[in-house]
Amino acid sequence: MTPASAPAARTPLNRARVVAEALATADEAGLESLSMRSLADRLGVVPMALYKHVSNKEELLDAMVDAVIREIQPRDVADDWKEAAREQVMAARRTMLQHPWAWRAIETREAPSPAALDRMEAMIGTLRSGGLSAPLVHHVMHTLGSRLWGFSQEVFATGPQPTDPQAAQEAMEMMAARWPSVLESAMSTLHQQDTAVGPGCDDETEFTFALDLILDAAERLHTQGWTPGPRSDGATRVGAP
Amino acid sequence: MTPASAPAARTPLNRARVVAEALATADEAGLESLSMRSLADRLGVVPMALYKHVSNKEELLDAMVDAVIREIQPRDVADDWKEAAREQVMAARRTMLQHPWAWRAIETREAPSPAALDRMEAMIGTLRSGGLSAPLVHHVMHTLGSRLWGFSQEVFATGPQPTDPQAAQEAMEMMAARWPSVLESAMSTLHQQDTAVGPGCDDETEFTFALDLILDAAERLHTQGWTPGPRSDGATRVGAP
DNA sequence: CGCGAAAGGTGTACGCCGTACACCCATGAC
DNA sequence: GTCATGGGTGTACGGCGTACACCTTTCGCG
Repeated sequence: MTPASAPAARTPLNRARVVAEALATADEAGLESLSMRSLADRLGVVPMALYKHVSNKEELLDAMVDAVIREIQPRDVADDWKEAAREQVMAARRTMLQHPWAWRAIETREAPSPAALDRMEAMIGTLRSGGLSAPLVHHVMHTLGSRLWGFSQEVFATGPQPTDPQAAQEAMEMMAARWPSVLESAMSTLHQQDTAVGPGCDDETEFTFALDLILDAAERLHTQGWTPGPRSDGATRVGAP
Repeated sequence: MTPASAPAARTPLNRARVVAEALATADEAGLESLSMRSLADRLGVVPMALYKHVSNKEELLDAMVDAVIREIQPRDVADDWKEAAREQVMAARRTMLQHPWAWRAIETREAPSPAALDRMEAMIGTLRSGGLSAPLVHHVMHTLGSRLWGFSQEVFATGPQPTDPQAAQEAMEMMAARWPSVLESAMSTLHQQDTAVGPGCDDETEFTFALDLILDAAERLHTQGWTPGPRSDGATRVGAP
């Protein structure tokens, strides 16, 4: 059989195609439905073929995370360091919103990939060029934590509310009886008239609130000439306002 | 054979023992080595026996998380709301340090358990009784995020350094070449003389820095009479200092 | 006292998963 | 023309969670 008559002489696999298809699978069906077997199926190939291009699933996840982090593209903004830092984090958030599975994958990586280090280099550079001292920058990076990567790590996402209105009513009454403050707090942002669409609080608002709070605090410490205190007192307290 | 001569008439399984042994396994060997089969082995029982006490592994994890959260026992402290809130978070941190696997389990829960709601109720109550408005408290809780539960969610933990001094030297030089600011930032806290034991930065210091920064910022916003802004401007900016 | 139901432990089996290992085939260098 | 090498294949193993049918022990109740 000549190659021409062969069934559409398929383009050979390569690492880039494997990673790209893995990304597409995760985007479409979630990370939990990405298995070496399903990915091989999708590529029209036998599972073991993948191992000629990635050494194991962990390495595939490394590559996926690397690719996602590389997608983060901050816009050029004013030379104000705080605005620049904010934009970098918001750019990360834009990317993460497009890959809802990404934060789970990122969290399980053991070491930062080169792309991650590039991102950190840019962020740290921005803060340093704003005049913040190296130790302060170090602390601020830790304080940002996962927010640096655009996800706020809400520990208990408020799951889907019961659709049955009566069940919802009963759940509400139970909350009111046992956890009144939690309920009040949850409702407090719902009562604003110009709220975001849908129930629950506005993720965007919460994210930017926290981000701005941290950046503003950093700026304040910087202008006040903060220096790291000795550790013998047990903690480096920020100090009363 | 009479029961007395039977091989040590074993105490029957119950849910509490299953959960307790699961906790012990995770504490000793890590969460990844907790399987229904290994847990059954440890209890001297066949795997399916566990399913008479927990309906599946997810529910077992729910119970484990619930138990850990119940261990959080804040000390009584001064009536200053900030100090009280700080102690609650530090108590959570104390507990989490004793169960290094717990944060991974907590993160994968879908809804807050009753114990978690109790914890949140206490924290929110503390903040509210300090006079903070309900919307401010809501935002502060989101800003705390996973820190409320005592873990700071460092995304890329700096893995173990190479033990070979020459390899370490080379890694250092590579960092210096490609990621000088990252390196400088990492080193900035190492150079303090009275540093914590071991290499890397002091987790405790970073944690308390971030916590105090957030609580101080909350206090400042409160005393300044912060109120939620309209959302039409895209974000509820905290406002310049 | 006897019996029947329930509670709790067992054995087998299924369908997933990641991946080790041996194999084979096409390509291209010499 | 030979032969190494890169890349796809087939089979198989050991692990996982858990469905389902089964058996035993216990205990309430007539």
